[in-house]
Amino acid sequence: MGRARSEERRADILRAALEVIAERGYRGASLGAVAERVGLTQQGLLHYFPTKETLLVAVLEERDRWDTSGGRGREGWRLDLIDSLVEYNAMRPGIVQTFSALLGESVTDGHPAREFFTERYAQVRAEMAKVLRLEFGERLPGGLTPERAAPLLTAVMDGLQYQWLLDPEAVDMPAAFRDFVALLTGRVTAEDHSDK
Amino acid sequence: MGRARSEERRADILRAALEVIAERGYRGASLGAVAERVGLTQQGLLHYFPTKETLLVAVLEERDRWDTSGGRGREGWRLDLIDSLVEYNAMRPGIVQTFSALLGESVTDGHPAREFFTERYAQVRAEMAKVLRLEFGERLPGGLTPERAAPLLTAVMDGLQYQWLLDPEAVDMPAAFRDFVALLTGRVTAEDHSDK
DNA sequence: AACGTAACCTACCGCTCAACAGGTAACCGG
DNA sequence: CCGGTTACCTGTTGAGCGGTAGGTTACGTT
Repeated sequence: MGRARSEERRADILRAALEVIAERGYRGASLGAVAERVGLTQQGLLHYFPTKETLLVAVLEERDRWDTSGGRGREGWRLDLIDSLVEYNAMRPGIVQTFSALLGESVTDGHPAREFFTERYAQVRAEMAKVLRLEFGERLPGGLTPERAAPLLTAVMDGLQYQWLLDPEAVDMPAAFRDFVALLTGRVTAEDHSDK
Repeated sequence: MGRARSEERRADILRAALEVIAERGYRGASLGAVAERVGLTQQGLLHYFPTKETLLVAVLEERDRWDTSGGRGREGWRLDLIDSLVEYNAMRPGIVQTFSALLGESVTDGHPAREFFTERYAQVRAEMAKVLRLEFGERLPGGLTPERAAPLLTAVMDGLQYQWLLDPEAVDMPAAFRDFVALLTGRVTAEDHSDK
């Protein structure tokens, strides 16, 4: 079962890399720090991932696998699932931090995650538009077309994450996101959360 | 007028630092690269800013000065000015890129810009809420209170910037932002941009 | 004209980092 | 039981980094 042990190690490394990237970003993360966290030397780590970039790519791919399997069936996401995704994220600050840090870095020149995020956004926007169209048709109650609403939905998710990461007390991320969805879908928000 | 020449140099350095940070992020930016861009050695640069961090702080402070003077009078922003700010940003990809990269990095542990962004967001949210209250009172047409709308407004701005930086063709940032404002303020959006 | 200070420079240091080279020990299939 | 592959290790290298030390030049002031 050397095979199994190897796969396990790889998974451990990816988990450690996720942590270190959350703490220091990709550029700030050192292979040594990741290796140490799984009880390897830096060179031992390079046995599994021959370069730093391949390690990053593997982290990205794992995330991709994760959230293309987690919440959609073959009919894609449902709107309430998007909602609960935000709640899920609110309980996983580590993961959110990793990908927020990577997203920020990725806009710099020649960053290895740039293509990943670019394609990912295109995908996510398309997926969101599909969900919205399925649920509301060509016009959402708020008046927008699915294609116009999709980038906003995405933007709100990301933007809220940054505010929340910087100051979790200051922003109730899931509640704020629900506010936005209510706005989009025309549900009048009469409910009163304690407006801090 | 050695004084003036010195201030000019400082300004040049800050401009160069802004560029380099946009291209490589703060962690990826080297003092040498900044220095080279203004025709100095790295040590010559250190004469003006004794550490890398003081340089970053100076960049941040300049930005702060810039946008606390640019668009507000003593009564603060107006909603339409926020709108035109987005349009202004759309013409300044360099600056947007710098601050998007920094924002992303700032969520990592012990980043020197973290406090800056945390405070800045608190400020911006408060300012936004104030503007909204001034214009709409306790309830926006969309149904939200100013305090609930403010984080969303901020989130949309930031989130759209990332999508736009990664793929300017894919997102019409000012138009998308106007869509959102329309949603917030209950103006029905009948206008049809070409929904590519 | 003398002096002090601002504006640089050269030289250097210690550190960290990703990656390469080459070895060794355990394990696994035949 | 043997031969190769897998899973690591030690050793090293070369580049780049931020920062220090200390010098030199030029200019502004008195």
